Amino acid sequence: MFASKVVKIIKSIPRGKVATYGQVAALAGTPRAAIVVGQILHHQTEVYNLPWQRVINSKGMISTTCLEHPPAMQAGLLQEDGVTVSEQNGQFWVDLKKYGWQAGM
DNA sequence: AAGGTGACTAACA
DNA sequence: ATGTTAGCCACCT
Repeated sequence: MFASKVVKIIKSIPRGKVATYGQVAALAGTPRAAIVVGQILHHQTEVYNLPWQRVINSKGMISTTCLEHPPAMQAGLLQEDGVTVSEQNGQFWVDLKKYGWQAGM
């Protein structure tokens, strides 16, 4: 099941690293289902206790629109993980070139 | 049960 | 360069 793969992949993200939705979706077998990754995170993060904060969009910016999972909380969790999160125009930004997670490396 | 939305990405105009 | 459309799968109405 796609969701199960996504969950496993998310749990495979090492601390101090971040991955993009498209990257996780690609590893799950469906590169175009990036949005589905977000959906799964949104619903399953509380069930599987997933590090949802380590998953961001291609621009390395936090795109959470959920009031229950505010960007500020995600940024805090990322910094707790050792990831430097910058704040730009009210939006949090992470350097993917620096903290981008390379699976299988 | 079927249709629409959504924490996305990328290509086309 | 920016704006819109299309594709994906799970959850909600």
